[in-house]
Amino acid sequence: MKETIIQLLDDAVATLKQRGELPADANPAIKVDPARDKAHGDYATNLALVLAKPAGLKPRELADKLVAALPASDAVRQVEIAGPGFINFFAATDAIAGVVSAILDAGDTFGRSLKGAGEKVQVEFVSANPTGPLHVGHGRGAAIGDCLSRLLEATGFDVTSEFYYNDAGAQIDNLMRSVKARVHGFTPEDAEWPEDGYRGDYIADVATAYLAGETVTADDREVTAAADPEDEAAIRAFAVAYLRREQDLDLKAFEVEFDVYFLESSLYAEGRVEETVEQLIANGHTYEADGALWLRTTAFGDDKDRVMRKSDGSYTYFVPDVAYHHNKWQRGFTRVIDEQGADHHSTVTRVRAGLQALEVGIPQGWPDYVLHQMVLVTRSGVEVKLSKRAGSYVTLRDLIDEVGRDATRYFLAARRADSQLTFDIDLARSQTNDNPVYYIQYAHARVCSVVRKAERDGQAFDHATAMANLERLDAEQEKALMNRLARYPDTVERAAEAREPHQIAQYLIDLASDFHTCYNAQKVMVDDAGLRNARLALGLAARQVISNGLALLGVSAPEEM
RNA sequence: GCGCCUAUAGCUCAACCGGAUAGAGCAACGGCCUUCUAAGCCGUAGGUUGCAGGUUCGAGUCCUGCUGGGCGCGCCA
Repeated sequence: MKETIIQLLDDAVATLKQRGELPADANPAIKVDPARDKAHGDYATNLALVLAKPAGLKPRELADKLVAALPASDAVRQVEIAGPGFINFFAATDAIAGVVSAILDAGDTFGRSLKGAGEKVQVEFVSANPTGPLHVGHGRGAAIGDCLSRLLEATGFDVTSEFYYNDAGAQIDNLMRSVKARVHGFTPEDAEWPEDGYRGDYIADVATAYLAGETVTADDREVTAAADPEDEAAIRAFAVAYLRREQDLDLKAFEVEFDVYFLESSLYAEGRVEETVEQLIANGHTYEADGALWLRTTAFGDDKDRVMRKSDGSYTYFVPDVAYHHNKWQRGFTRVIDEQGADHHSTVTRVRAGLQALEVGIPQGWPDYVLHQMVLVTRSGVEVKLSKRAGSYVTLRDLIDEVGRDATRYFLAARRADSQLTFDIDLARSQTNDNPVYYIQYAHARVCSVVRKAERDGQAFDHATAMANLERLDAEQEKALMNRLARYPDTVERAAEAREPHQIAQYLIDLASDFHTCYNAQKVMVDDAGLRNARLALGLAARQVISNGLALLGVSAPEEM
């Protein structure tokens, strides 16, 4: 319908150009938006406002000319000029209802597009180091990153999801010392406990498993504990594998899967870190000072230069970061989105600067970043800070166990990444209309229930009858619902383009609301078979779109509640 | 001090790359189940979009300054 109106306007503009009433070089991107207010019809355009200046006319005068030049169309019932010069379109009912058959034909492909044209995109997210269970912040990253992956996949990109982790640095050394202390029977209260050691109970679990000689599998590697209390390399390898497996279980409980797990150590093993350093030196962007090797990142927009090689000879994390991103580029990812906590935002300029300094043709501003703000968890209005196992933070698993996967995913993805998020455990747990997850799922279950009743009553949905009666869906509530359904493909595209999963969550609330309104206003199971089937078709279309949208969020669509 | 993010109804949040009278949900108040799931619907009330300027036909949205909040400012990651 929207495309039809754009076409009509396009013709009208061409006509006015021929007549010389519009300058020939006026080529506006014609924007047609769904009307906000139903008094404004179904769709509206600001075209006359945009073109008024180049045309040298008052907006309303130009709107008059545009409307007069519109080709006739069965799809449009009425056209009005309103306000400062908006052109409002009232669509014919059957033109609006066309979306219902389109949805039923497309099924779970409705809303998908080929816009990405198979371009390779990588989404990197979570990327937690294997030093403990995932926390709520990782959960937010997982919800956003996973939904982004699904959105990009749905819009025709070739998506790779990737999890990067540091398996060898100073933090891992700390992990090893912590586990070793536990292996020797020390607790965080003892004087022997390592400084800044990881104090959570899970460290004791790792130590126990290590001493028991357990075997763990993670990232396609198998590690068997040596059980030797003094073998630091063995403790390190086992602890990393153990905690990676723990995180995999967290992710599995959250239904998030990654295509690739990328180890920082592989960058060293394959010589990529050395290569990167040599390249940067060769390009003349480095200098020695205070016994360290520096990169002149200020030449690429950073506010200060950065150390690459410390005076002790080891590299800062920044160097493998650059090497890693160079590797992404070499793998053919013309688009990369890094989803991270905003507490890491200082790496953005730094990594981009390092990549520019490599001078290998990577565009400025590559890669993209989606940074999410902090998550605050509350229960009974009070901040929750600790978990039993992790000690110092709320784990993702705690949340999933307590409020369920669907609600956790929804709440963590439903808000703009930019906004600080308060995760209200009481609200997420509530099985009432306070809870948007249930509100949306309930709409889906309600349609299923009606369909079941239709079948029970021997009045199962008849597609042909429904299609022949779609124009009878002319109640205000039905038209509002159909217009909402028609917006779904645009919503998916916009959400993907803006990298904003929360738009899907928001859309689904609006859709569910329109559906519930309709459901209460118009009884589906009426005697009139034509009307009944048309309404069933509308319900099925709504169910389909709810299901498609929830799938993008990774939230289930139950048939009964 | 500098950088990034942010400020919208009592609360939690939207507002479609600048559009018409800023919208939902919760909380408050009043209605709706002998009819398909009341986990629902309808209605009432609730706002100087932090403050002050600017840009323009038009600003919650863009620009500048100020104020409050969050995060960051390591030869940590």
